[in-house]
Amino acid sequence: MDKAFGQADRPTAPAGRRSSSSEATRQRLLTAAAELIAEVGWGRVTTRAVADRAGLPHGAVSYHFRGKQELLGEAAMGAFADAIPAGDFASMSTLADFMGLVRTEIGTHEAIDPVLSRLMLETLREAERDPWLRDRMGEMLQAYRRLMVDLVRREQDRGRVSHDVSAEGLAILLGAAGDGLLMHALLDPELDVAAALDALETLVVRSA
Amino acid sequence: MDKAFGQADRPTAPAGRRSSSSEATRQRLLTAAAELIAEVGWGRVTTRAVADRAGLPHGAVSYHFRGKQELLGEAAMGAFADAIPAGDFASMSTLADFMGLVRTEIGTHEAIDPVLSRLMLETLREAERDPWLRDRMGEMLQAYRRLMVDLVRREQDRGRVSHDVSAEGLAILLGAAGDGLLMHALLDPELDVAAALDALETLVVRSA
Amino acid sequence: MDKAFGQADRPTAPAGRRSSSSEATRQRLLTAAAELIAEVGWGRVTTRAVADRAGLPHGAVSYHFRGKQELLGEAAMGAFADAIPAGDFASMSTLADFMGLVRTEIGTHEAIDPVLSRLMLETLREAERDPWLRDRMGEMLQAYRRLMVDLVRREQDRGRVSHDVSAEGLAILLGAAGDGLLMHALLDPELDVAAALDALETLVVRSA
Amino acid sequence: MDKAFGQADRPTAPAGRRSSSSEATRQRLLTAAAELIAEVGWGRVTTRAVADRAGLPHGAVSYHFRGKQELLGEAAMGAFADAIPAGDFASMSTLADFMGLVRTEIGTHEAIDPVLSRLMLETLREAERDPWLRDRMGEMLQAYRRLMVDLVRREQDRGRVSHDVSAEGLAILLGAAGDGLLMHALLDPELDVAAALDALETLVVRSA
DNA sequence: TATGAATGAGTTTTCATTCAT
DNA sequence: GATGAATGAAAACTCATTCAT
Repeated sequence: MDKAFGQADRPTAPAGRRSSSSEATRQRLLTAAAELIAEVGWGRVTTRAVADRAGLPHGAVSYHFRGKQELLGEAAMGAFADAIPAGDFASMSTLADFMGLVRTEIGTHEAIDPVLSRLMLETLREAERDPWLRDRMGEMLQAYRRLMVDLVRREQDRGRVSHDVSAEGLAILLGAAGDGLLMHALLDPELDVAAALDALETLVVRSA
Repeated sequence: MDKAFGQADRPTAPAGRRSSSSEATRQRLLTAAAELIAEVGWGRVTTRAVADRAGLPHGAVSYHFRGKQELLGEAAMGAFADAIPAGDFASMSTLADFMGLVRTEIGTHEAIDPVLSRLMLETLREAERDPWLRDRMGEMLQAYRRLMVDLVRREQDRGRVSHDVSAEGLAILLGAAGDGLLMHALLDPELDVAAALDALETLVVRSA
Repeated sequence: MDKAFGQADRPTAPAGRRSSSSEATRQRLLTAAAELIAEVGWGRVTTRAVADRAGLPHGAVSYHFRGKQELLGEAAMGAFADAIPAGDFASMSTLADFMGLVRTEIGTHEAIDPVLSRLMLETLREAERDPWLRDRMGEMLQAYRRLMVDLVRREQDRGRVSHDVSAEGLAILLGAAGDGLLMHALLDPELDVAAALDALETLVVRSA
Repeated sequence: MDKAFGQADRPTAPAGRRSSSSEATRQRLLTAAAELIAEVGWGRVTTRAVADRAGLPHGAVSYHFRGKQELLGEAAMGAFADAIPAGDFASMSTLADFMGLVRTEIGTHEAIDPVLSRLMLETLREAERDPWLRDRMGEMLQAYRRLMVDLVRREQDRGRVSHDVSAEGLAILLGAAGDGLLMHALLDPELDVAAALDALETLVVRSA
């Protein structure tokens, strides 16, 4: 099964200059793919469904991408790349921002971005089996963690977070707690995420 | 694929008295299925692969189970049911126990149970799309959370955890952080889980 | 192209005891495949066409064979294995027999066996690119050549063939000339094969 | 595939005056096509592979040729037309020349022309199914045979070949033996072609 | 009770050809 | 003249499920 699966490199298509019309077609496929990963799960996405949703003939998929795994991989990573500068956690500069971000994402995630949360969790799982994806996700998570470390350090310097905890450890914890809450909340919409975040804030942010 | 997917009820097999040899065959299939879910992911498990791993004829699968989804569902839930009384988090009675549990699970998860961590994450994702599984997982997580609430309350009464945080919120947070750390650690074996847990302990457990 | 092509070994299916009904189904597919190779050429045979001709559903092909190349390979080698003991060149004991054999095969090949001649040529060409097939065909041709060497030696001992030619060389020549004539005759039905064989006989068989 | 297959006539492209740059492009495609037929076999050549090897855009193929079959057909026949005057068998004037030619072609075929031998065999097989190709190959083989007949007659007049064999028959035999040896030798590089040719020479050429 | 042969819907991928630019 | 994006038919292969034995 899946011989041609974890083949190390994934050249991500010629990547040379592409005509704008071709590029637009590619984008429609990528967007459709990202949506479908979020909706039905990575393993149940079919190339035909992607083409249908994009309003394109089926052959378009193989014309623009080397195969299904390349399409889905680029779709996921592209969606993350688009989301990050678009604001989301790029704008975090205080821990309160982080809390607010998670609160919003989870509490009303359907309103914000129907795609991104589920896409992230699906991709995290898939990445364990796809080396190319694992590398990309690894880099992304590391970048995110570095951002969190800086944020924690700033808060510690301001005296709002105790120096007793290591910034690195807390950054890892916050990132993991965020994704974990996301995952549990998606499964159980009744889950009192707010209470969990209140608890987290109480513990992390010094009242004084 | 998966026509009989979100079919509400799932009668969980004939359930009548089964001969012990039949029961043994069922068990071998369930064990094989649980292993494969963990290894290749829920969506890539095939009934043939399960039968092969169990060393049984292919027909045995449809003979003992209504279909693939029932087999996998029972396999996953059964594995969890086996694991819980087997010790794991049944024995938690202090927060330190919880910390120790997570530490062990993540730090040396391959040594403890190669199957359970991945199986849990796979099943959490799948459960969002399979009502029967969602209900079961929901119950399980709730039970787990109740256990955690009790644990937190005990620690608060002992004065080892501040009364400033709600026990419910902290329980949710701890559960989510555990799964989140598990997920991140599986993706990046270099991740400094210990630092994150140290941070968590520092924040939660009152030094005095 | 064709990564999974020249993969060295080809275990030719489990090969264990198969039920007689299964074996019959396999045989129908093999026969249909052999016919189609002869008719349309190795490269243009499709698994669907094979199944259709065998009067079986398309899935039968993948159920009974690992893939197209295994099906065609077994079909070809099986057809040769069936033909050899069936008489054809197994009964050769004099050079005149060989001449007669070639004469019959080529002159009226449609009447004798519509499949075998073309199948042989198609398989000879394909074998250059498929290691498993190459090995099998190599063995077969070698066996055939050994048979021819014995035959030539016998004729030399009887004084009907000159000792001036090496038996090995003549055996190779006769085999090659036979296949070459076959190939040319298939392309040009007007070709005077009889004249060529007369010439060969005159040269090889001592008049005295 | 190959709807327009046995369509009788094949107008061989516009044929009008072509610019020299266009002609050069055509030639590059033809050369690439001939190489690929020899390498992967007629049925596995794709138009894209031809364009890639020629270093030309994919559209160039349909621009310069009516379709794949026309491209491959012209490529093959063109390669033969180029090879013949280039020396090969144009220079034969004695039987020894013929022997020498076959010996060289087979013995060291990679060194002489990696393309031509395989291309010839591939085209001989394909020609049975493509009327246009069959006609062309028929003409070519006939011309070749006429040349051989003349050669044999000359040798007979010189007394080096017996008058007991018909020149026509021997010519057909020699041609077929040559192609047959080529085919067997390509499959089995160990084949003792020299011994076969020695035998042939001994039989055909009168020692005295 | 148990097996494994059979089936056919559905998946990914290939590719010659068409056609807009 | 040239190009390469687009298309859809057809290919091989997968696999859960059904069913005869």
